[in-house]
Amino acid sequence: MTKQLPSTDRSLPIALLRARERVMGPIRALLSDADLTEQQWRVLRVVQESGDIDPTQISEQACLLLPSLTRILQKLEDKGLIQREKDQMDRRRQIVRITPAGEQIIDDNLEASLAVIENTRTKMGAERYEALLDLLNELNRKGD
Amino acid sequence: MTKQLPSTDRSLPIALLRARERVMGPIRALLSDADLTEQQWRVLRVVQESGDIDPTQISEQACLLLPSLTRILQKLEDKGLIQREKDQMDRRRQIVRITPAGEQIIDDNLEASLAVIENTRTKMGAERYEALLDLLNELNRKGD
DNA sequence: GCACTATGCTTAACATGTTTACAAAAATAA
DNA sequence: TTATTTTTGTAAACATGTTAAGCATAGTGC
Repeated sequence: MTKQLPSTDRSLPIALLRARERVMGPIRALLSDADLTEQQWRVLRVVQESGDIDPTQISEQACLLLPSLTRILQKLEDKGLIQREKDQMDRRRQIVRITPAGEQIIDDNLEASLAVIENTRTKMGAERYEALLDLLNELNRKGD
Repeated sequence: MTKQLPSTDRSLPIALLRARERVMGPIRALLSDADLTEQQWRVLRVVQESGDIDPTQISEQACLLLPSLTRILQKLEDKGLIQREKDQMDRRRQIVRITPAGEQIIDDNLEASLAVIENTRTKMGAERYEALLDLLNELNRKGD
């Protein structure tokens, strides 16, 4: 061998990118049958789990910036998967709700989606998987 | 408290997204002074470290799909930070090289960029940081 | 009430992510 | 050699990421 590879395997940014692709790739494949993107799916799940919720809270839980979320909510509304209405108390705010069609999409895809994650967990081993989650959460808490 | 939050802190996809933002946010801030995006910086560093290299290899090391890389290379070339030439042996391939101006950008920003990572490492503790990298690399190796 | 600031969300502009299609060159099979 | 397949990179189309600006409503101090 004539040349040493750059140590991309010790780069945290690169490792995070690869991990994201490894985890989400199979889920993206599943969702493409339902004509949903990974982000649309994330938003739909947050709305389903949280019931009535406003965009600011969705953006925090789904880890999306508001400009992205604005577009995604418009598309989900166009598809009839969510509803939006103005908050009568504070007319700047919106209240987002899932529709029956949205619930149906969740029903149709949740199990397979969870299976993908569970598969990852099994392959890594539950203990290592939990340790990874703990370390990531620790990193994410630093310097609140 | 009236309602239980969805357990986004036990979601691996969300944890990976938050970690990426936590790690790259400060680096993005640094690079904006140099009018470089985080991806352009990643590509520039790979080219600098690997010397003559072709786009396919860059895409693997920088964790970018080729269509994204095509646009990034065009912009870096427009900025005069890299050069490209056709490979005479295999005329499908290109050879990418960093320019003196590109080297200068690296010189001007590498130290601060490494300091950001080192800061993260220190805050987490070296052992936990290495453990995190190991677990991510293990995840990324599963099912080659 | 009025000016000022803060909040919630949208729009715009540009860069990247992702998929599909495509073009050119190279490798392979026949 | 010719036809077929594979490899390398680009183009196009649509979705999201990111930053900055804008707009309407709320809150605050006076």
